[in-house]
Amino acid sequence: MNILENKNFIDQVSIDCVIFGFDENQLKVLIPKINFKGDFYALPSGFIYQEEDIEIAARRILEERTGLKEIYMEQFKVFGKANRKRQEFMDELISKNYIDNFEEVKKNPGYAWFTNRFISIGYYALVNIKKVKPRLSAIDHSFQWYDIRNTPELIMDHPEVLKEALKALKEDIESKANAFHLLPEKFTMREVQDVYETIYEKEIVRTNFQKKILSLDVLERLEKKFTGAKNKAPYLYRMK
Amino acid sequence: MNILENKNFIDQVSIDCVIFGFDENQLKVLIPKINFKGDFYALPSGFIYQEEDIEIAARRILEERTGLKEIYMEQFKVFGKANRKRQEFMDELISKNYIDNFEEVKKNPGYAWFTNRFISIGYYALVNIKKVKPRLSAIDHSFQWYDIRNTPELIMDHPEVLKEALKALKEDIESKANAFHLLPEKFTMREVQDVYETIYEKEIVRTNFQKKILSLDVLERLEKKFTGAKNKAPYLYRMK
DNA sequence: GCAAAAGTGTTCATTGTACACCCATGC
DNA sequence: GCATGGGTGTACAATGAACACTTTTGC
Repeated sequence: MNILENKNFIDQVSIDCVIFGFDENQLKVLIPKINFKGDFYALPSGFIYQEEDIEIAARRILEERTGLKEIYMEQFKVFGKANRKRQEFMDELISKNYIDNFEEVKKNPGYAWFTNRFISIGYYALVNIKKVKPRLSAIDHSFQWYDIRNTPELIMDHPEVLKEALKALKEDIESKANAFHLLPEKFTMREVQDVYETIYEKEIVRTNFQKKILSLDVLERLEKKFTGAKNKAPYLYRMK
Repeated sequence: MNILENKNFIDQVSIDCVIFGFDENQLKVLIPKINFKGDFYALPSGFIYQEEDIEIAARRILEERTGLKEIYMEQFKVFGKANRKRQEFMDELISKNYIDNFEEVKKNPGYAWFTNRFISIGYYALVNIKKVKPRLSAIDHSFQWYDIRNTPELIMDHPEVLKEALKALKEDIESKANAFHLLPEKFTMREVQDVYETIYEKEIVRTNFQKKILSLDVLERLEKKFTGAKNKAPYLYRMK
């Protein structure tokens, strides 16, 4: 049972990642389904090696799932309730997957390690959804991009983690001007506006938005993008 | 050697606190000097009991030093470099305090526990400096409020922790409107302005400041405050 | 030409900044 | 009265919001 293998990790500390992407005019989040019977959905998580910076650990976990080495991420909150344990979740998982040797599995030293109280450091990442080369980690069965408002039921406190990540993203998008990381390298102003409108959940006046974004002075205007549509070709932009 | 006593704490995780106060028109930070030879100054820190929420742990640590039960605090950052260890600091401390039995002390199991790599969760607190009833924790020799720009040399990465706390405070003061926690329950507008001017490190036009703060709609105006000064008595305010 | 969407400019409202002015207080 | 600092109002500037207008593109 690989999931219980404790390598040279720090005990009782984990990293939970919320990976945001943007597609079909919607903010999406990447949610793996883990490779056990019972429809368990969990945010991408992992542990920290003894000799590893937590930031490096987060990048490692993110690369494992997305294949992306360069990834924009922000540490947003630590979750540290005393009752934050995998106990219930694991017992349900084991009962559905190891019917014959339920008690055996629980004697595995990894079980105690894994079901202990854990403090989790939350990171959110913003990725260009087209660049993600989905890779299944050892415990994943599959994964999928879900509309932010329509995710499957997540295990443990992961719904709260997701909620807090979204809250942090909303707060950061102005001050850190980081929404561009959700887009391809080159993008149109319309695409930027779609991202903002989705995150803010409201419509923005196009012409004012363009002026506001350009006044941030973080984009450079490139060639025009001829789409074949019967309208004026928009400019492409790139982050400076 | 109490400092090495490992009770029922979570391993490799600590909490570091930056306690801000305001006095003499200056932003101050409370820094204990620890009770060993060698002038070691360390931010108030502590560990998390197995059955304790991290937020409760932070409050406990803050109460230990300040005597305050109700305290405003914000989790601001996690410090998690792989080389984040007390090794060097402890070796220096031991060499200055246990000259005769240096090697003995190092064999204490607590030594290994304490000098291991630690991940630290940073909290900053805002307190009414007059209300703080200084209490020395087990390892403190004394402590003092220092001007934010004129602290003694701190151990380990505590200078960075302090710097990041200050950065977080600057970012939060607008959005969270939390500067009032640095003042007594009742305060004048002038005092609020002093806080802002100190944190922003620049002067603000008095009359505009007053209007801006009142427009936040978080204060209620109380009676006038007769100071004995030969000028108009200012109003007192209180947080709603 | 026409529809569609991009880009620019103009107007008006809101907010922010600078400062004048008046007010209460103690000597 | 007078100096001192508090409180309010006013004028101008900067920013933001709403919208008209022009431009480009494919049919």
